[in-house]
Amino acid sequence: MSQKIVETLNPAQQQAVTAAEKHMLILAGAGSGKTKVLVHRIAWLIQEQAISPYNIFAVTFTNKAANEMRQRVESILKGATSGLWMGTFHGLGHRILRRHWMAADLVENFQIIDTDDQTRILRRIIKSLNIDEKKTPPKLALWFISQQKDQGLRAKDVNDRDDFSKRNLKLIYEKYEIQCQQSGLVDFAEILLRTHELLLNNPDILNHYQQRFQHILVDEFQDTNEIQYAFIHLLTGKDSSVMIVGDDDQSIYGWRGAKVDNLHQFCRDFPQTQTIRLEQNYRSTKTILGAANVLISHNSDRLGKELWTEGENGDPIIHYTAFNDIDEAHYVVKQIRQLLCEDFERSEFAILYRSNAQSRLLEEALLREGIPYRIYGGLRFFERAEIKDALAYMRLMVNRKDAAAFERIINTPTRGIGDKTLGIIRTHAANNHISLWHAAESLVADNGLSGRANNAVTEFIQLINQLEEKTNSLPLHEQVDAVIHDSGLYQHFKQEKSEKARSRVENIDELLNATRLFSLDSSSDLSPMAAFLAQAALEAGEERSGEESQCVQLMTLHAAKGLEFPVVFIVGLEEGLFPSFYADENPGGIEEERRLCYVGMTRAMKKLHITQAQMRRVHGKEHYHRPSRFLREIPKEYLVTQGGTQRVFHQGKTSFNTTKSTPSMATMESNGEFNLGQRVRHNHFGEGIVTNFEGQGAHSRVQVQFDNNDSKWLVAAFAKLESV
DNA sequence: GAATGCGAAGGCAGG
DNA sequence: CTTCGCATTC
Repeated sequence: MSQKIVETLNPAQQQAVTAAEKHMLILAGAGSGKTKVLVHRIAWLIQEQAISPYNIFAVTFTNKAANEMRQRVESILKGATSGLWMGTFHGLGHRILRRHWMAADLVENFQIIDTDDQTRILRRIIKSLNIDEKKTPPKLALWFISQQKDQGLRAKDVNDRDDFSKRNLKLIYEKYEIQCQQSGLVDFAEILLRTHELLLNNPDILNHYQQRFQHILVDEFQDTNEIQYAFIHLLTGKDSSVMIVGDDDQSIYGWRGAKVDNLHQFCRDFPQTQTIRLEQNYRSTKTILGAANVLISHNSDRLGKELWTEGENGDPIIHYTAFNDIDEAHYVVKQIRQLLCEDFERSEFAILYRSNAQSRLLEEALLREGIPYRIYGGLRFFERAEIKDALAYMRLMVNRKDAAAFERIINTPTRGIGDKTLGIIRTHAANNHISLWHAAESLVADNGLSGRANNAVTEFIQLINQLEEKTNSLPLHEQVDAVIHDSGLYQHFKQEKSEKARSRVENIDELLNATRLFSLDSSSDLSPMAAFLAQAALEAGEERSGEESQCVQLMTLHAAKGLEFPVVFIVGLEEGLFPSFYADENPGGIEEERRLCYVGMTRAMKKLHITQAQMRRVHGKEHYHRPSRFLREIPKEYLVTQGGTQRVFHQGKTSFNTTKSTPSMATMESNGEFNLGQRVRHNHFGEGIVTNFEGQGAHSRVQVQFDNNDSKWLVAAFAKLESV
């Protein structure tokens, strides 16, 4: 039996799985079998060391990863793993908070809100404080509050004395804190902060968990933030062992508060830590790995690690220079077309981009060619408006004080309660320090509203009360069925004819399905509805599984972490896009972008294409970006370059890419007289490049971007453009 | 007929 | 997600 667990592992992996040291740091490179090590470690502890699953606590980055890992452990052990705590930081924190809600100063039926709910609440707060929404947009406040919480800071802890700009943010944070507390709402960052405070302030509770969790395992440690680190540090009792797994080269969530430094910090705080490196890669070709290794070597302060593989050299990486973003999309689709004729399946392709906005042109191109695709990580199921509407009804039924749910559905579908009425309710609630629900009730009772509004609000209150009364003894899916029908949500979407409305109805049906299948976690003592809501909130950010079949996959580079594909396209390698323009603003920004590029490259198993467009439309404006520095950092011997047009100038200064135009480009992007990207001179306006044209012959018009950055449409017959 | 609400039309874009 | 003209209710 003991052989079974370790026999499929390489020496470094074996060493990690069977390590007897107190604390372990596993530096696991991309594709080095990190998940395998964690799974086998847990199995080994249980089977070989006779550790009870009850004494193990394992944290992963996503719920999906946690489920997968649990299944793999179960399949090795051929048995249950009950008592084993495995999940995300948020999932595990939530579990603790539910158990100790009173000690955590929460209400029993507290609900979790997502960033969308947060933004709505914050928008209202900013308005009510008469703060300029232009200077302090809800997004900024949201970002600020999350950042404070990630650092363990409450509103009262924010020091605004030296920093005037923090003044308003602190005010907003204070009000937000109060409102969430009164409404029984907890945001994602709050889950972590609250859990940490709970353990910190209740020695008996802390002691219990420290005793219980003899073995703590943390995956993706490079992406932990301050509060998560503090949580692990606190949870580790003197008899506990911690194993952390991570890769400093794959830290890409610094903008979200993750601290790579936590890896270093760990070695300082847990002195008996032994480090093991997993450097053998089982995923990519020598070429891909070699290029990625050189790229990442441009970063400083690395823990040091160089991946190697026994695999073959494989094909060179193809670097394509497109004339513009449309051409880039064409190229990608053309390549996919070609490879599909060879031995590849659609699901073996991934197109990775830096920002979501880039997906549109790629989608259009795929659509034109009739290649099915799937966008990974767009709006997730539980984030969709119609689903959130239905859930908001359920939330209000569970907890009448839930202000976010109240605001969301009081007039969804429309029932004659508009801004004015809602405004009166809000004011009444604020003046009397009561919940919106309570305010609505009391206004109706005192006839504080106009006749029309009074009727509408009364009906709404009755609707929620009756729904709860009528369904509280029914099974969950019948409750939800009643909610979507009695609320009028189903009708509302059904009567609309658009494609959008149809998919909304489908989604609502899907929600019914989900509730029908929902089985209650045995350890939970929540009502089925409350348990379902909690799960929906915590897993909102993730995909429904099993849909990737036979589709080309599109996603951001961030979303690609942890995945692998035979063929990968990384598009948009341009300065200002990738690395992002925002990267310059914060220290280490460029290095994080470089790691992101490294993550992208190491997703590829067999073939890798990287593309760049000389001209790209961003927010409807034309931009001429220089090629990404990452392209220069990859040594020539790994690359084959393709595409590229005549010289294209950036504001008449820097010239780049003088490769000859490919035939396909010339025929595709030409009107017979001029080529896109061609350099021309106009008698009056000077020199520029052709960026667009329409029509043929005498009537054709040409768009020229002149070197002084003016762009003009010219009638070709009159403009007398000379090519340069 | 005034007040209020509805739905449509142009912005806006960081993962 | 705001701004606007039109519709609806009392």
